[in-house]
Amino acid sequence: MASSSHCLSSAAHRSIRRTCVNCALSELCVPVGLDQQDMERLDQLVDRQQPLPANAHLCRVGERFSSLYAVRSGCFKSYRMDREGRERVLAFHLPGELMGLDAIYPGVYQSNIIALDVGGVCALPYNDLSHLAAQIPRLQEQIFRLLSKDLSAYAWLAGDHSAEERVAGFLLDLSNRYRERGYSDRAFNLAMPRRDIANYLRLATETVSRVITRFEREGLIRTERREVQLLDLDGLNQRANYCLQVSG
Amino acid sequence: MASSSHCLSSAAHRSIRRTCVNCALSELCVPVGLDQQDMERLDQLVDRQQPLPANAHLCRVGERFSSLYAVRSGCFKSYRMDREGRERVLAFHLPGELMGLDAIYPGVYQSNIIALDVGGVCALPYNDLSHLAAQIPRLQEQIFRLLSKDLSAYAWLAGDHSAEERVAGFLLDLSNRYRERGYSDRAFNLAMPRRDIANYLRLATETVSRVITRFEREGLIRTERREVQLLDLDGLNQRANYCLQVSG
DNA sequence: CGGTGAAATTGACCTGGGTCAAGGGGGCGC
DNA sequence: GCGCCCCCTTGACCCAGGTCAATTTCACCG
Repeated sequence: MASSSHCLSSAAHRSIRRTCVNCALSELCVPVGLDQQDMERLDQLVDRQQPLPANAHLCRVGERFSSLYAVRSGCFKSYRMDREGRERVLAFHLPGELMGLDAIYPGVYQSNIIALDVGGVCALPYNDLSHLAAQIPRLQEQIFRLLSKDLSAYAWLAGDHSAEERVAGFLLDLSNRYRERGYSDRAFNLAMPRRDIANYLRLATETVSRVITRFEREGLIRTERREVQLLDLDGLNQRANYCLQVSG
Repeated sequence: MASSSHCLSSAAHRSIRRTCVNCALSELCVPVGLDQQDMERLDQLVDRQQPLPANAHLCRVGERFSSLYAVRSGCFKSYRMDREGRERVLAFHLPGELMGLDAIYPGVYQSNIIALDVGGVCALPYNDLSHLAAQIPRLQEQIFRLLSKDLSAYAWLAGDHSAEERVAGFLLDLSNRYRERGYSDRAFNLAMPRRDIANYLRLATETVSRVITRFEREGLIRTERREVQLLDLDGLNQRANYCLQVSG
């Protein structure tokens, strides 16, 4: 560990301070729709943490809940262990997304959250945040909306979809989320190994691999290890069999 | 349909007005922990609706979101249809629970909600509620917590559990929720047919029936049509294989 | 009190996807 | 550059749970 005073002083010397105001993700993250003045109030409570190396844990099940975390860069995975010690992936988190929302109710983290590659987060101390939310209606509203959005995501995951529907739905979900972030929705690379995708979709790794191969043979997608191209979005949508698309 | 003016006048003649203050469910519902003064402010925005007959819809997918609904009596079911027109049950709602939370994000109801038997609800106009929440920190906090709690419920449903784990988990979940409401956690009756239970658990009706029969043979439970007795809670917990119990 | 229809159970059989096992690569440290 | 290890893919087989069909039970109703 480097001495903290050294870290602090080097951070202080940077000419451009990282703030919500100049953060490219502010339109996705908590401060959506806030004016500059409110953003500055939010800024003051945000704790911009040191980048985490790949496979480092941000928090673990059972730890006292203190902060929500916003992804600044990289990709994170939240998961639990079942009684037999098997991992259960609950979600992947892209930049601009808020993690730890399920810990609010019990006051204790309900998931382990781990960085899939090197990644940065902003910690939002929950007490301060909810206090501020009471003063800034748009902030309160945004937190309600983010919680509600997660409900819909879980509702999809909880549906009884076939393996094809799951894999197609997963790819389309990522595609949508990358588009929202200004990246290509047709070509992106998967931050996570097949094993994690399979676990998240409640399938075996082999099944995911087989479905991907099938989609490739049928010209729906093209893959090269973690690189994915979606060649036929309509075709994938057919396979995903969504019953309801949530409008932006 | 009876004329509404007649209904209104008969309601007005009641000597004891229904309010949150005298509602037995106030410790479960939104006003948990509010003082009398705040409860009265909440009272003013609550719209206590006429009881719904069995199988009547409270709201439907795609309708503009305006209110959250709190269950006052009876049992409700929320569900969607998939593209092939098959029903997908998402949740059952007992008295004191809040429905419609997943509609906040998109501003449009995401589920159909139907009364399983005759049931009453309070409508909470969302705009008024969130406005009030900004003024009453404990109310805001409670809404955050209720949303967060639903996340955990969906996370369980989304796990890949065996049929036995699902049925055991379902019975224990109901048991806990009945206990919280002051009813017996050992003997209760199911408001919903097996078909709905099976659909909710993403199983076939026949599978639910078989698992229930097995649990009965093994002395874990006793059933008589919709009546259920849980004879061995520990045994059921074994079968449910929870990885994490959410504390109160 | 018998008739009717939905709900529940039970049995026989089938299949989607899990499990087990055996290769291929590709990245990375030495 | 070489070897090691992990990731991914593919094939063969199996089983939990779905599907189909028959039967029983009960609530309701004339």
